[in-house]
Amino acid sequence: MGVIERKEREKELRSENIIDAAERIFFNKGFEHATMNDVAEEAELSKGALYLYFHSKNELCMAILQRSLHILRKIFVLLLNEKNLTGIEKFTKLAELFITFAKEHTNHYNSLLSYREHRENCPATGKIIKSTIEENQNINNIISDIIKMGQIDKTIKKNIDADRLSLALWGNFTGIMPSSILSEKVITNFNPEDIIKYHFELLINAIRN
Amino acid sequence: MGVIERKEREKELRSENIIDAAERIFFNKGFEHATMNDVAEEAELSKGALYLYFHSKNELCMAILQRSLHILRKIFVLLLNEKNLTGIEKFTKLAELFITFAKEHTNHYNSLLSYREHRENCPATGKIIKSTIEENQNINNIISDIIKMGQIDKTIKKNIDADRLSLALWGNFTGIMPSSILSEKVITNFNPEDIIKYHFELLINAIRN
DNA sequence: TCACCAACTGACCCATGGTCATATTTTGTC
DNA sequence: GACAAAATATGACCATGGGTCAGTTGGTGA
Repeated sequence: MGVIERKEREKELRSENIIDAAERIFFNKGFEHATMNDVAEEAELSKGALYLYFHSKNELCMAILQRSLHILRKIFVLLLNEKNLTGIEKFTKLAELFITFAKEHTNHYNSLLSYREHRENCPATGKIIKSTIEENQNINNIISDIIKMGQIDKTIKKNIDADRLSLALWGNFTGIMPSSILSEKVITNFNPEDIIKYHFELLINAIRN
Repeated sequence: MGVIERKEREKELRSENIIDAAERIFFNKGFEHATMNDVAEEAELSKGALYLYFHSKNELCMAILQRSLHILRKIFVLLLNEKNLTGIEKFTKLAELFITFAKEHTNHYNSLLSYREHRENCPATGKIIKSTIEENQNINNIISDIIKMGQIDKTIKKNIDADRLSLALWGNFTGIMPSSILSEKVITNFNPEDIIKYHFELLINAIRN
C-alpha cells in the first residue's frame, strides 16, 4: 500500500504549486505589494492552507530563492562538465553564463538580491533554509572546481586561491550594484553587463598562466 | 529679520533629530520590527509629525542610507587628498578603508545593503533620493580619480578603464555576499575581510604597471 | 489684543500577515 | 456501506502597524 508515499508526493506537489503561484504573484506585483491572499487565490487555496506548507511569507520567498539558486547551479554544472574546454575557458564562460541567467531569468535573479531581507525572518532550522544554503555552497564549489581544473590543465596560475576567488566572484555576481544602483541611468552610462565583463577581463589577466 | 532663516534651520535640525532617532531604533530593532511609533517616541514627537518630514518609513530609511554614503565618501575623500602616496598605494588602501568602514560603522554598512528594498518604494523626485544618488556618484568618481592618479604617476597601467573598474569595485563592496551569505558559518571558514583582500590582491596584480 | 499660519497631535482608518475553531475529505476498519 | 479517526482545507477573525486628517497649540507680525 503506497498510500503514504502517494500522500507525500501529493504534498510535495501542492507545495510546488504554491511556489508556482507565489512566483507569478510576487514577480508580477513585487514582494511587498503582493499579499498572501493574492497567492492563495492564484494557488486556488485558502490563505490558511498556505500556512500548512510555509511558515511565513518570507519563507515562501526563500522557497523561490532556492529555486533561483537551483536554476543557476544547473547552468553552472553544465559548464563544469563540458568537454573540450580548458579551465581558463570555462572560467571565462562563467561571466557570460551569469549575464545570460540575469537576462533570461530576471525575476529569479532579482530574487537572489533580496536574500538578506527574507533570510532574517526565517528560522535557521527550516528545510528550505537548509536547501538554500546547500545550493549556495554547491555553486561556490562549482566555481572553485572550475578554477582548480584550470590549475590542473595549467591554464590558470598554480598559486591562485580557488576558494577565495570563487567567493569573491559570487559576491560580485550578487552585488546589489548590477540591478539597482547601476540601473539608475543618472549615475552611469555603463550597463551591468559591461561592468561584469570588464571586471572579469581584469581577473582573467591576473590569473592566466 | 532672520525668522525665515531660523525656521529653516530649525526644520533642518528637526529632520536630523528624527534621523538620529530612527537610526537608534532601526539599528537596534531592525527595519522590519521597528515601528514608526517607536521612532516617534524616540524623537519625542507624534507619529503624525514624522510624516511632515518624511513621506514614508522607506524614505526615512533612505535618509539613513544617505548618511551612510556620506560617511563613506568622507573617508574616501581623505584618502584621495592624501599626499605622499602613489596611485596604486591609494588604490590598495581602498580595500582597507572599506573593511574598516564595515567594521566600525557596521550598522551604516548594513543599511547600504538594503538599498533595493527601500529605494523601490520612494518617488524618484524626492530630495533624499537625489542626494543618495549624488553621494553614490561622488564615491564612484573618487575611486575612479584614484585610479586615474595612478595612471598619471605611472603606477597603474595606462589602459585600465578607471570608470568601469570603479563601478566593479563598488559592486563588490556592496555585494550581499560579505555580510549575509558569507556569514553563514556553514558555508565557509573565510570571513568577508579575507575575500575582499584577496580579490583586491588579484586586481592590483592585474593593474600594476 | 487678535488673526494667521506653520508645526504638531493622536484618535482613527484600513490593509494585511497570521491564527484557529470549524468543516470537508480521505483513509482504514469492520 | 457505515463509521470513526486523521489529514487537509476553510475563511471569519485578530492584532499590528503604516499612514491620514480634523483639530489643537503656540509663535509671529500687525
